[in-house]
Amino acid sequence: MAEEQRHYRIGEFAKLVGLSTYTLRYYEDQGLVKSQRDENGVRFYTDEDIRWVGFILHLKGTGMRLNDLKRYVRLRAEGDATIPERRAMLQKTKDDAEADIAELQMHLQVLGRKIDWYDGKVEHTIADSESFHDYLQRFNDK
Amino acid sequence: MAEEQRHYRIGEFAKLVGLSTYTLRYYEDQGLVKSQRDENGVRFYTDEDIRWVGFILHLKGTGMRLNDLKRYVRLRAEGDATIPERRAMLQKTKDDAEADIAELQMHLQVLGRKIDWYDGKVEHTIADSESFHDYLQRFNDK
DNA sequence: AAACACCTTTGAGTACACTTTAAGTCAACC
DNA sequence: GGTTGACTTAAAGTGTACTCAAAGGTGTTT
Repeated sequence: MAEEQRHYRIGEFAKLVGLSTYTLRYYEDQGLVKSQRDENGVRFYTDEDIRWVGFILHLKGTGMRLNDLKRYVRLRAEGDATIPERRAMLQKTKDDAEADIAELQMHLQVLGRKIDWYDGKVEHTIADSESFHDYLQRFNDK
Repeated sequence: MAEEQRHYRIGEFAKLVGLSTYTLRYYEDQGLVKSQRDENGVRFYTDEDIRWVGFILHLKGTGMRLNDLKRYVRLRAEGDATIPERRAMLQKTKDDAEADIAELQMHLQVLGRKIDWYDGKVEHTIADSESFHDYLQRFNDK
């Protein structure tokens, strides 16, 4: 039986989740995060909130926009009937992120070759006269 | 002997490189791209410009900011003496991008597990009562 | 009692990278 | 010879996601 009645005020909570107090209030305005209030109207958060913020940060980290995050939260509030829709959102986010990675790696390949080309120039293993464009062509030969 | 005297006006050039004419003029203001002018003062570009824009789009694609891109261009104009500095910029950009990919993949892993968890819920292979947090814990056991 | 952390609302400021508008010129097509 | 479309410039506007400031208040700690 986990007691789990630990309460965190916004300052402490902000440090725990790695966001600023500004951002936490902003997220609350936007409906992404909720908080409870003590008898003085001061916000407090629980361990469950830590996990929730952690999770939305994972979603954000994969490129999901705040607007989509809001939609996700709204769907979640509607219950299990929206699971297929939420699953689809996550799948799309995942697919998009994987496409981004693939593209990024293409760009990185060129960048890596440019670095190699610089090294070749400095070490004089690449003719001074050979342009990077010509150099790149070498890799395009079947 | 490549003649390579093909000239492109901004509209055509924009389509070739995949940028808007707005963006091309903006990049020119920012000193990232140059253009020549015909007798009427109308911009034109060459095949070399296509390659140059292609290259800066690779750099942008790896997350390099316009400000760094500007610095890179300035260094390039200073000649071969700045090659080590340019190489270092590219290396840092590459390292940063690779770190971003690694982080992204961490986030994606959680996202993938959430998708699996949804599937388990729908197929009733995961107890209705098991929270995603508890489910995630399974993967943290050595 | 001062310092501190929190509260409220509203609105402005920041950074980045475009994107569009406004007002006008110029050349080609029908 | 008029309309269309591409071009010019400088400047203002857009979207995203915060980030901070102002102004005034409450409660807890030193």
